[in-house]
Amino acid sequence: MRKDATRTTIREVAKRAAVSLTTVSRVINSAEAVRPALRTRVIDAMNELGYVPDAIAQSLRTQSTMTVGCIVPDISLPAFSNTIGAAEERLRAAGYTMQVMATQELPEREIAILNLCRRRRLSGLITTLGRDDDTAIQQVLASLMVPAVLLDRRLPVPIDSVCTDHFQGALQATDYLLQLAHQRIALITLSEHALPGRERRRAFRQAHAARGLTFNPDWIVGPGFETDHAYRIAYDLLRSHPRPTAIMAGGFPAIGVMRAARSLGISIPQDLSLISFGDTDFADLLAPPLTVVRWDNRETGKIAAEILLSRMTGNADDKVSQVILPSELVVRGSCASVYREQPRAPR
Amino acid sequence: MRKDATRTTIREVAKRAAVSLTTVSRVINSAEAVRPALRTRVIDAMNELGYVPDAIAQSLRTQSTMTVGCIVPDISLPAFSNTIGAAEERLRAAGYTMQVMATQELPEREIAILNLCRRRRLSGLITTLGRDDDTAIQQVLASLMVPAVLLDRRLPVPIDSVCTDHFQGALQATDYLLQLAHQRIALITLSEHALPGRERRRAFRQAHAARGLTFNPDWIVGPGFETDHAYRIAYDLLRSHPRPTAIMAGGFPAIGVMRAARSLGISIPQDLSLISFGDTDFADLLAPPLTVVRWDNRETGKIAAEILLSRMTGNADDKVSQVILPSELVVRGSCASVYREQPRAPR
DNA sequence: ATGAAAGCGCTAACAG
DNA sequence: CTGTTAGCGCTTTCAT
Repeated sequence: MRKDATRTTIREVAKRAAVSLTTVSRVINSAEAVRPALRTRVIDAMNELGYVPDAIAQSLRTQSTMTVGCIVPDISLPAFSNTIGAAEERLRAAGYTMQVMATQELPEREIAILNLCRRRRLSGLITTLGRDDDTAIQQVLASLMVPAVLLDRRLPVPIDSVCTDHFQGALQATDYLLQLAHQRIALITLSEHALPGRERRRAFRQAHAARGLTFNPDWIVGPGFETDHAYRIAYDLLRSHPRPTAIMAGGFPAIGVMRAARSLGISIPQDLSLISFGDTDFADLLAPPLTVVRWDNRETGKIAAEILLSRMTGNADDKVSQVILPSELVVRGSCASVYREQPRAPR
Repeated sequence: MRKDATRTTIREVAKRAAVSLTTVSRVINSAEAVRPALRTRVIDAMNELGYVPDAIAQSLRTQSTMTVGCIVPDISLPAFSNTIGAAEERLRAAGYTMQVMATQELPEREIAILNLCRRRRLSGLITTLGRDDDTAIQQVLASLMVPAVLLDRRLPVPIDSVCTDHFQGALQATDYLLQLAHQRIALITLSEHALPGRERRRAFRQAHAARGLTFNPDWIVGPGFETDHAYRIAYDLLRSHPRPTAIMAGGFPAIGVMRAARSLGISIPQDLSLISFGDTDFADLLAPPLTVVRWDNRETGKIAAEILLSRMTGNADDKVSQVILPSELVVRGSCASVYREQPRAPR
């Protein structure tokens, strides 16, 4: 289990099978023709010696690592781990290996990681950057000379991407709340430096505008992936006066909002309606069952892998793919009409 | 963004800086002394040419890939994604890159993946096998000649591992239920081919034995990571007669149990007590708040990385590390004393 | 159908 | 302190 005691090389196999290196190489790559007798002799030799081809040497020679990098803000977050899991499955089936690296949304780490990918000669990249309006990173990405597909980000350079239609989902959600007569809605989402944050804001504005309603711009807040951060934001929001009657927030943040409401004695949905961006396995078992905007992260990962695969295997130079996956409102029990609030004393 | 147009090599840098390859190599690895004048000349040349060292070539030469593989049943599961995330963070800080691969608990895939790791000359491995009593896999693992640390598995061969003390947690949980006077407890957990499943069973038996109580062996069921599978198991269990008054189940499975109970009109905790193995961010917001056995997956990942790191950097050949992390019962609201059930009509 | 030879890009003795 | 030389393990023309 310890140090590498020099492994068997193709050379020893060749010697043992009494053939040339070339022949051994041929049976490894089983493409070109080798006389059956020789082939079995070589295979036997490989087995007897426990030979395993050295992928590093192969990569150096062929200039192909068969490895793709997956760069995300945080591997642990369900949204990303689902995407990664699905992508890995698809890529593995095609013979690729996946490397993962977390950026924590830090631009300097993103650049460092992108450069590392370059050094390692990865065959392709699947990546969710922290923001899509950072030109420094765009340049590094472009200089990579390797196919890449972006997740939920849109860059001004021609690059494949697969995004969720966060606009649609947020629009449905806002409309739904507006239909329930909410007039004071808060939106907690990602920063506007990234597509989802921008799209949700846009939907939020548009839904209000379509009804000639206004909203408090201070109630659009971001960024935040984290439960705790959202807790504080929601806590403050809910103590303002007048306070929001409805909040829309990202998946984990929504948990934070629930907690904030609970600790302030504000009950959902009676006193506060809540919609989460992002569904989970247990959302229907929460108290109350959470109304959410749902989309499919695994599908995202699978399609991203698919696109990357076709680029890497040369079907490239087709035009840029910009896949957009749907999202939809799933009504459960965390929203109520604001009229139910009337009988209560204000404040 | 397209095909690799031959990259700048150390040779061109050397030419441009009018020094030898060796000198360039020296400044890259900045270890040995190079006259400052030369060094800056080389660095300038590298910048002008946009030179990036080729990690593949370096690896071939140095026999070190600075890459560790992480093998788990399913990347998407929170338990694993948290472990992976924490390990990646620690490894990255030390200059290593992480590759991930999912086995789906299929032995043949595990072997295939292990062999792939060998081909790729990974520097180290962090792995959760499907079972720890499969000799074929043990052999492959041993023949890897690379440091490895096992997660929640114990093999008869001397190999580092970091495990959670599932025995302790399950013991506390069972005791707690027994104190609440439950006499018909079901246990849904991993198969006994893996340490956690074995430990929980052992704790279950011991807790009963300590009180001179017996249990229905048919009510110890496994395996199952999945919500849906657990749903069916729980559904059947809850329709048996007499049915269990309490169930202990893995994290996702517990969700399945809740759903099964709900669809049968059995309310928790009044009619059924439930304990989940594994805590989550939202467990306190469920209806009812879930009583769980808690442990820290991120800590597991971090420590595994730490151990691996010390092995890889040669502080090896110390004796085998077998870290055991604690787990504990966190009482919330999903369990009740069985006496509360008395007034109800049987069946 | 098979083999000999020339590297892929880099590092590490070994001289100077 | 710097350069020359010999490979790491494999694939790939180019002959035979």
